[in-house]
Amino acid sequence: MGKFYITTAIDYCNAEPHLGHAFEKVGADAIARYHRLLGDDVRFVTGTDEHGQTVLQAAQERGVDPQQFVDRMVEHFRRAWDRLGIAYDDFIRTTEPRHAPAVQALLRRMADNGDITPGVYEGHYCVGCEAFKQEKDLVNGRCPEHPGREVTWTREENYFFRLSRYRDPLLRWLDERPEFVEPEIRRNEVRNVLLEGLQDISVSRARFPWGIAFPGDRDHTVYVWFDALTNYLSAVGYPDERYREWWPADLHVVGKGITRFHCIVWPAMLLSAGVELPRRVWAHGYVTWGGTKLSKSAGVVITLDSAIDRYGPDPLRYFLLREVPWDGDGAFSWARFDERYVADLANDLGNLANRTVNMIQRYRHGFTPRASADALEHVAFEVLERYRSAMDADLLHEGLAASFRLVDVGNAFVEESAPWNLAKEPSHAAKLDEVIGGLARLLARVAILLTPFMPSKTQELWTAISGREGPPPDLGTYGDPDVGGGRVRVGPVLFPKPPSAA
RNA sequence: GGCGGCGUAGCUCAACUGGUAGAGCAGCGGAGUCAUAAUCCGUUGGUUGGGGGUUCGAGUCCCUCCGCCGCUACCA
Repeated sequence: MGKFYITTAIDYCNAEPHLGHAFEKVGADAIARYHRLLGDDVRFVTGTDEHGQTVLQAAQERGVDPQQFVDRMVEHFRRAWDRLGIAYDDFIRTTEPRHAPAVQALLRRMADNGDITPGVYEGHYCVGCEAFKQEKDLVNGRCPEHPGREVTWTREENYFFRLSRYRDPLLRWLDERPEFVEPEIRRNEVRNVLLEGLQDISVSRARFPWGIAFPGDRDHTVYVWFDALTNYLSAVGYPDERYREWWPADLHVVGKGITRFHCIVWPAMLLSAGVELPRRVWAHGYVTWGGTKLSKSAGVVITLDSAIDRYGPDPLRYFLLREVPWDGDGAFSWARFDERYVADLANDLGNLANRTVNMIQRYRHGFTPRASADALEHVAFEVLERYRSAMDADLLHEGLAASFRLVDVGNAFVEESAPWNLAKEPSHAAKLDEVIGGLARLLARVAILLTPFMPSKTQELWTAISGREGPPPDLGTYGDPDVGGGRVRVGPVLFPKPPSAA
């Protein structure tokens, strides 16, 4: 199988992670795990973006130096991802020693190519914020943060990247490889921006201390975007040649809000530096809350920890990826979360597992019968096909929907075959083996399919029905899952229902 | 303002190039007992945002109105 290098956006750590951050990590993790399930050699990288104005400000507000501040902040992210079972292979921080050399090397290559030139950046400047402001950021011509002060029109000498050069090459690239930007709506947006034309973009900041030293000019630091984007390379060892072991990235998972940086600026940087382009960028949508995007302000309304605490990490992973389409926005609400947890996880899946294990315990002294091809084979392969085509297209919510069809079929199958009646007649022993053995096979398949989404619960499920420790086997075993012969584990139910729903 | 998207049953969403409006959840009725009062079967429910047009026929195409939303580059 092939290699698969997948990244998420690195999070800007000026505040604690919220559901929106979690959605991206959980989705990327599911994709990474799916590829592991396929047998691919996967490298999954996430991390934090720790330089820049806003971080510095946040640190100053708390009266600590920025490095101390990010050191503390990054632990919140790591802890959150650990809680959620995000199985990253590497966690890159832009303040790590390994990162700056990559940024500087990349910029030198770009400069060697004649794409870095001195220039003047002009704009509104708010002294209170010590930051440039866009026209759209101003309210009545003043900075909303410091309405008592005039914004001034400021010029700053800094370095520019000749982004405009790359309009045509990027357009061509996009037209030849439509999969480069997905979903399609984002591709169209990127295409529009390109058609409108590109301006050169500044890549340095003068007199700004919290950043990477600009190569060749001690008075400048690297503009944060150039710093941050390069993490995808530094994480795999660039500029050392060993970066080629993983590069080019197979998939950058980012939020739709930063599409252009990843689909225009970043590839242009790489073209300039003579580095291969990533194969695909996926711009996911947002988790909304009451109709608005979840952001730092809305993060107060619902904390990530409270969402995890509700039912544990796996149900949250399930809910986010089932309810928020991977190619669009979707809403989070407690009511909806509860509904899906109870209906899908507790009633349908959890109860099917529970009743199956109980029947094996009761009718077969706890030993899972071996069954071969059974009545459910046909639909199992139908589901596999739908699952694979959804997952290969990164449509995670559809992959989940496909998987749960197996659960529905399983429950219907129990009713039709009524094992409790078969158990009354010794002459039906073979038939009974076939039925509950078939159910065990079906649940094993469900465990396999759902592994990317609920890594911990699927392991419990697999162990419960097969008696075997460890995670479910990979997709290659789907055709003939090895569940027979083991002793089932009759333990606590997989998804206990909250008292309120019981 | 410009470009783009959306508005389908109470809720979340389907419906390929126009051809008898579907699913899941919730609700209601029944069956059943292996199971987390779970499950299974059946069923109520929509003038597809409003109006007009093209067509034998439109949720699906065109026009218009109303209401949401996205992009419109140096914020990570």
